[in-house]
Amino acid sequence: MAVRKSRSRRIDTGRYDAIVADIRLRAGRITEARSAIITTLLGSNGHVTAEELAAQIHRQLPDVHLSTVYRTLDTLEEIGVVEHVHLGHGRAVYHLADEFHHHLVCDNCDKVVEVPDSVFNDVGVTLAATYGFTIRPHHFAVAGLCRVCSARP
Amino acid sequence: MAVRKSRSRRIDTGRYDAIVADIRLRAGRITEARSAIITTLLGSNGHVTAEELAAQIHRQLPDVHLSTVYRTLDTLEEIGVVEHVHLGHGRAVYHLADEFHHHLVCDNCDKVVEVPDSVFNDVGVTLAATYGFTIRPHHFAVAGLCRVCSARP
DNA sequence: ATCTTTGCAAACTTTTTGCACCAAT
DNA sequence: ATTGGTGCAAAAAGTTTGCAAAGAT
Repeated sequence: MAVRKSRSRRIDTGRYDAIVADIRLRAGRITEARSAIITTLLGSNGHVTAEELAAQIHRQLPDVHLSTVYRTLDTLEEIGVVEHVHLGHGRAVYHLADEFHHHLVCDNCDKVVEVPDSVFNDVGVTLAATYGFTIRPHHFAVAGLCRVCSARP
Repeated sequence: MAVRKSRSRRIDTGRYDAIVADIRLRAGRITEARSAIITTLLGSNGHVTAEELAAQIHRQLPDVHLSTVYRTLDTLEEIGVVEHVHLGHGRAVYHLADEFHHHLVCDNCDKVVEVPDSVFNDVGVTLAATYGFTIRPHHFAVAGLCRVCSARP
């Protein structure tokens, strides 16, 4: 796997290039802001809010505006490169659309647990059969209590 | 079941009285606004947003403020009379805490399907066993596509 | 040269909060 | 007479939008 040293973090050049190519092909131009957003997304493995992303980027490019981050994330979502999940109340987090998983969020401590798609297969089948409803629990997290908070409420 | 004609809707006097008694006992005073909120909740069987509730109430009491509706719903939730569910993005809906069910919301047409608790029993057990996570899907709806929107995307 | 994309400020939506006043007990 | 509840206005949080200017192609 091709990896290059970029600033202080190792970035997967191959994936970066693939995303850039995808944008050029289907979503317009590559700008400094967009480039930084992709790099930061690749560097921060996991889930980030738009604001966290902006804060990271501001260390190098202080003028990249939060609204640009939102717009770029929208664009990347349109071409299927990123996805966002609502963990609860206000917060939405973004991540690369590589691995499909669902999110469990602790009502109490906000901890996020990632679980594989397959866990919801059976309910999915039941709900489809009984109600004709196709669940897509990607977009909204499932709430509950994590191991620690389950133990002592 | 004791039912009385109140304005134009039949209200379950027994439940109304029970809630009022509960408030007097555990959550303070009965005011015109609170009384109207309870009556309206009882009258609108199903899920209502705070704003819908306020709009209904305004037909009789135009001065009841939206913030009072929110505060009263909070109070009622604290004593377990009301629950609220986030159906998605901004909207939260409130309902009386009598029947436990979960909510499936269509990503596409916003239709809400109510399903019994039991549907999630098996995933619940699996997730508890595997991740120690106790799901409580009451508070946030599960997203997906309803029968109609599943058919033609 | 064109026409996207950006930065900024301002709007937006839903809910919360501070405060002086009113009203239920 | 208390003091809890209310109306109002304003804040808060997260996201979107209109616009003129900057920049990628």
